[in-house]
Amino acid sequence: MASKHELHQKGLRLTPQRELVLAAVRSLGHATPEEVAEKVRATHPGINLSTVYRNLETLENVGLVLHTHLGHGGATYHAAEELTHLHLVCSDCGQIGDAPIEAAANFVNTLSDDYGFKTDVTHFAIYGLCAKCAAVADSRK
Amino acid sequence: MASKHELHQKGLRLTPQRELVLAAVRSLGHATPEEVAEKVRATHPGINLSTVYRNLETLENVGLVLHTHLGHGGATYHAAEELTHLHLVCSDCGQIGDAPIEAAANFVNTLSDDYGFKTDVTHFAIYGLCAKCAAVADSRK
DNA sequence: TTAAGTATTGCAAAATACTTGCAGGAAGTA
DNA sequence: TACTTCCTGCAAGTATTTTGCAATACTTAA
Repeated sequence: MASKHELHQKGLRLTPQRELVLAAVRSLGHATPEEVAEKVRATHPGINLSTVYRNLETLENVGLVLHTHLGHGGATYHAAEELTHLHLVCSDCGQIGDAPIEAAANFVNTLSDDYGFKTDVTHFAIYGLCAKCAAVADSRK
Repeated sequence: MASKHELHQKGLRLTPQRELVLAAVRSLGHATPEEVAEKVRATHPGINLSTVYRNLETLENVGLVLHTHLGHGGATYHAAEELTHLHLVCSDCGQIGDAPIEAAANFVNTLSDDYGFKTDVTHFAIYGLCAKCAAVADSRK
């Protein structure tokens, strides 16, 4: 039945909290569990942080969301269908830029051909200096 | 004076704890703060964990050690002179493989040319499936 | 060699980020 | 409607890292 809710299709119960968590992840682009909770609380103030954590994990298990490591400790979550870019994290200003996955295609092929390693380039951030900060650093030399 | 201890050259006091932390990082290759503490305690049982954390930070500030994010939350520390390889972390078995930095040279150049982004490829792990786990995954299809 | 100044250490408590046990309540099923 | 099981909220717990503070050890200079 095509009208079945996507959460039902995955074998999950459809609860307001779960729908809100998924909607929050989709609208935020990328977000920490704390940010997701904040977003959800805008419309459902009582939601518990542990419910957010549990739902993020559940939604990840069924493939609706994914997480990426952008730095420090915490993971950030994305809607699965939106994870189509690399994250360029600036070590100076902290800005998170995007680049298409294709920019890494050769790199991925090299690792596959030479080491048999099948890379998921979106799972970790690409770390370095953004153009702006690199320019500032250059001008100080 | 060429005989000055490397820690003195960096403007740091030479304490047994500090030397031991640096030596531990160098001998371990890559290690979490906890592992460094364990190693140091082999010869200096009383050392405090917070001393390890503070020294890792201090040594990083002066450029003698660096940290890398290999997954989950914790950072792992390397001697600065040893950080000459990529870390290929397997999402299945957790194994940490190495690849020379040169394997990423094209990728780094692409990001630099197209986005002005100056990448430090060693700071985050490269995530994916190692050859062994990829083979197992393939055979299950 | 000693004294003074200050970086560094150990300890305990605190902060952060995330996880877990449990009992009540809600969603799905017949 | 009644039943079963999943999910939620709450509170407590865990793991990891940080911080304040007093005591101690390293350096420099006399």
